[in-house]
Amino acid sequence: MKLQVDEKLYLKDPTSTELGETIVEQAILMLDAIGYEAFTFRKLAERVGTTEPSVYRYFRNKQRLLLYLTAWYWSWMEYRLLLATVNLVPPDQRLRLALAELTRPIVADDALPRIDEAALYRVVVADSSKAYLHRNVDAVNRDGLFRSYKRLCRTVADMVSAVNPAYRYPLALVSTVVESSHMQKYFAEHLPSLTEVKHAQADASTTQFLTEMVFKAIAF
Amino acid sequence: MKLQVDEKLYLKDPTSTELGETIVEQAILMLDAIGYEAFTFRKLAERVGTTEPSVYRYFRNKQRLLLYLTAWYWSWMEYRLLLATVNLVPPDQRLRLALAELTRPIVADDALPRIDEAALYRVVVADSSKAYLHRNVDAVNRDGLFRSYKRLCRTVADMVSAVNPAYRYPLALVSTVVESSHMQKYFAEHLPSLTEVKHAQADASTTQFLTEMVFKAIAF
DNA sequence: TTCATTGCAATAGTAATACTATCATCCCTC
DNA sequence: GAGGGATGATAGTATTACTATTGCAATGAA
Repeated sequence: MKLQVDEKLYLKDPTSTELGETIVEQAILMLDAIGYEAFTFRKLAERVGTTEPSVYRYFRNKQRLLLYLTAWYWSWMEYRLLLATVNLVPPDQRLRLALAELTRPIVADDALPRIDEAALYRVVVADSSKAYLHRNVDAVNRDGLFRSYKRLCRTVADMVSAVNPAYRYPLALVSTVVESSHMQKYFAEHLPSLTEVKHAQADASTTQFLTEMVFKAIAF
Repeated sequence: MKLQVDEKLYLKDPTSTELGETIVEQAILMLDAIGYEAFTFRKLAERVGTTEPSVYRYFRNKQRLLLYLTAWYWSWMEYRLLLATVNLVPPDQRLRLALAELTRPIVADDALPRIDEAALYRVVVADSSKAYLHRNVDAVNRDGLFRSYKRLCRTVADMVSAVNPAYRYPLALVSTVVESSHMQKYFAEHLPSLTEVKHAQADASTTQFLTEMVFKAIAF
């Protein structure tokens, strides 16, 4: 299995060479280990056993690398989400399943052996917002680099509209849910006085909190 | 009027000297103008007409300066929120007003002539999450530097509980609303396909979307 | 009047970061 | 065995995020 990501996310397709695959694989582990701020291409190169310029040959800079990883993540999420809800007709059940998938995302995928999905998920939770909370959002957006995120939100928003076509804020609700699911898990771990979600059962209670919120919000 | 902020947020109280006040005043304008990533103490010093070491005498680093500004903002918000809801007995009306205050925050305060509140608000929207989405969250939290944010959330969560004591996620709901209100405005401006909120009327429709969401979520 | 304190400026310097340029080498393919 | 893509090696630049030290001027107390 191979996921499509926009060509503009990289200078040279990392899936086209062994070194490229290793760079992505190790970048995930390293971002998870030390965080986006401390992460540098020099350290990554050292870890991979290559040189800084070689890493730069694949990615223009670390923001682009982060964008690549998050775009990949959202594409993978949408794929899983569609897989989970295909063949399911009742709109409310489809939505319920989609929300469960969205808010309970740490599952390893054996079809993708080089990607540590759990680590990538933690990176997405902690750092994905840094990809757009940046002065160059508009330029990055013009290049279409948020397309997979938008597509995912639209897919789920359409499920919301299928349940209640009269609801006026499907996209706002979905983007709120996606970001909140990250936030609640982050808060549960680091700032527990900001949420009732408990670190130990963060996944289950986040899903419950947000599913309940969505269905009440769009109830007739 | 003067707002209290935790002493650990600064090395030397910026309100104690003219230079300190100017540093804070100009830091807000500069962060608003060029963003957190491009912002440096050297540039700030240049703008203020002082030197880098002089800025460092007030703030340990730029994260601490950001923390100082956001803590100040949350304290100011809580003050306004309490002012707006005092003398108001019906719990649901109190909550409604509090949400309106939380999600429609760009109002200048003449009692604070050196602070450009609108600029500070834009900084909070774009950058406040960077103060906690950082590897040192736990250390920063141990120092109590998120206290004003937590206090604000608790205050509003208590209003939620006053309306419906049985609701299980008041804190999670409030933190979701606070962060979402920023996000929706940011998306409305930069990633409009992620929300129905329109840039032109971002404040009004964000308030409407979130108020409706909260009241439905906590309805009996 | 003196003396100490504070408030601030000035200068200098370090380690790290975020890149870029150039050139050699290796391996595969035609 | 020539050419080309992939990588490695080396080197270098501008900027950032700090820190150290020194000195001077204004203020206020003894």
